[in-house]
Amino acid sequence: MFCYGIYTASHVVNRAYTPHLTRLGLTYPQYITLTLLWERDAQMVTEIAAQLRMTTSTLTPLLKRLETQGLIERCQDTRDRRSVLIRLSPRGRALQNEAPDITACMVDGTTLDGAELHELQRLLAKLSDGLASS
Amino acid sequence: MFCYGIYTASHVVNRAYTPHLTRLGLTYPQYITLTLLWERDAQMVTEIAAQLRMTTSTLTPLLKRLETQGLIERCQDTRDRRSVLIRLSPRGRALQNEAPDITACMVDGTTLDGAELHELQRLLAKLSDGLASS
DNA sequence: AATAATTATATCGTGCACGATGCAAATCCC
DNA sequence: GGGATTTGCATCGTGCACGATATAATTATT
Repeated sequence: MFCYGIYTASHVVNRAYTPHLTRLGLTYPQYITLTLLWERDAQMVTEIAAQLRMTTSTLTPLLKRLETQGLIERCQDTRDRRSVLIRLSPRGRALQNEAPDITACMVDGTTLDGAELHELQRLLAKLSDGLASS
Repeated sequence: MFCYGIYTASHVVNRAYTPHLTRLGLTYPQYITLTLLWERDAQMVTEIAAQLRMTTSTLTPLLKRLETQGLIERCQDTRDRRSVLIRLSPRGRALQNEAPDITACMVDGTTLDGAELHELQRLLAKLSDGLASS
């Protein structure tokens, strides 16, 4: 029953983040999306979706809500008018300052040490790659 | 960014199970719920929710759909008339025969060996317990 | 150049997941 | 025994996640 652990852990993580994020007016998936833009700004919807292993039909309304909050902007790509480039607004970028505290708080809550966290990441990545390609 | 791995792995697992489950007319959360009843029949809604770390507001409509499919039955507990006991129907119990094949297929797809799977389970359980109590 | 196939994104319908709220039954406390 | 509190479950509104479908722009083919 390996599915059970991931299923419940995912919900527990979501619920642990939520109180910190609601202070910022964010949901957990919205926060994860912003972290990708903090890493690299001005991405296509498809690029973001691929990193999250999600479909654009999930991402489009989520991005619309981030845009309504004034955290991102949607610009047409002049080279390919089909594409929509997602860019951080100044407010969206400023929110990055809050991230380290939240991450530290979460890592602390896991009660896992550095080696365990690293091993967990490795196992999850291997599992995801394996299942996604099978 | 430990949150990212769990977030995406959870979706990958869900998506890997889905084609096997749609053949049975089930969704992934419905399947997980049934596995708990295969382990132990006649459970309260709250008991099931606690094992899944979910709220009853999520479980109630899910159970209603399982009932509509004729896989479970809802009986009043004579001792405590607030409680609703969830019981497997014959059809719901018969579905258990399909489970081993699906599990084997999934475990195979992860490309993790027995020791890695066991370690993953341990780490996820420790993380869940830590975060849930912090 | 005209048509066909592909790609990027959006829209719609279903189902999960949560918090807030409501209600009835049980329990507590006096 | 009787009122306050707790417990078990349901309902409602919001947001995520998916597949199916639609539309427009690009690219490939003839």
